[in-house]
Amino acid sequence: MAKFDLFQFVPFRLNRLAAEVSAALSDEYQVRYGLDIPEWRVIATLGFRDDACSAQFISQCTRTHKSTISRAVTALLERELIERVENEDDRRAFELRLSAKGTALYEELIPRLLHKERDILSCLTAQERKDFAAALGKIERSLDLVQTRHGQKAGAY
Amino acid sequence: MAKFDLFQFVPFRLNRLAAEVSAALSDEYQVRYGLDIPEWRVIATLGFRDDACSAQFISQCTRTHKSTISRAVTALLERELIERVENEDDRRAFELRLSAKGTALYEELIPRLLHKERDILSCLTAQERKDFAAALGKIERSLDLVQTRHGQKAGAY
DNA sequence: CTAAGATAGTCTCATTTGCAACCATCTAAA
DNA sequence: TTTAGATGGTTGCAAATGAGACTATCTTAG
Repeated sequence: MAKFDLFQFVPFRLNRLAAEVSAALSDEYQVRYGLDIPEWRVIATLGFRDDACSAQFISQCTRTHKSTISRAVTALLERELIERVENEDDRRAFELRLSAKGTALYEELIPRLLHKERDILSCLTAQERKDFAAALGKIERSLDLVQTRHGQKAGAY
Repeated sequence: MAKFDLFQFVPFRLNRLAAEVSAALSDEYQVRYGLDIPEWRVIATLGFRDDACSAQFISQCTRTHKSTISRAVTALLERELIERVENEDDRRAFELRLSAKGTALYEELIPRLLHKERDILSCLTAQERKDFAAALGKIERSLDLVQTRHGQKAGAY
């Protein structure tokens, strides 16, 4: 039988690495700002988009279950980090956007996270980083993992 | 402020990719063999090692909490997929190994998982795969993530 | 030898999260 | 228009998991 080495097995390595990297970042958003991962994802998505978007949209592009997003949205509303207005066209849906307070947090947090990311990737050369990102992109696309506009796939975001 | 793109942010991408890849594999060990992730990790570690090892060791090298491993071990013992014998030198510890039944399952499962892994990575060229694995290795080492023998780090496994 | 601290493993508890039922609203078709 | 099905979002519930207390055992210092 083919010799199997768990520690060479990419799915296992991805899991372990993702967990470790998340833990390394959580100091920034968890300890410092009291955000958990889903909350951070909501903030990040809203901060990145100029226009408001729905919970559904956040759920789809972050690949996070809608109930998890719903809970995160509720918590962020209570902390007044985001705002929610009814959608006139569809009264089931809401438009979400960062509040002034949320925007301030976002702009404070982002540089810290980018710095951490740079730290983590600093063991690679510039070319290696580029290749690594490209490989991630290829795998993502082949798994149909790249979300773009409201639930559709492919295309530049 | 530096423009931030969640979808270019490596920690986020790793999380999402790891989750997706795990889901893709779970059909094999979850649906087909009724193993959850921690159980599969125990099986994989025991199958890979020729000699018996402790729960502690499995916990350390898979980076899985000892209580999680403990539960997985209990479940696998009940299903008689693994065996446990007292360690003569240290009566707190147990030596774990695959049973005949467990070995059979292992040898059936491994080719399926390797096949899945190959599928997932088939979007990369051979060279890209090699570079990708090398980059993973560098990041793992820089995060001090490479476990080797009983709790020690570094060195070839 | 004894006591203090470390370590292996189990167990309880709290948290997190996915699933699925549910409500309200929208869309499409008869 | 009425009705069936789809969709956005919320919530109750159950499964999974990490933290940490706990027991038993081992190790080391005095």
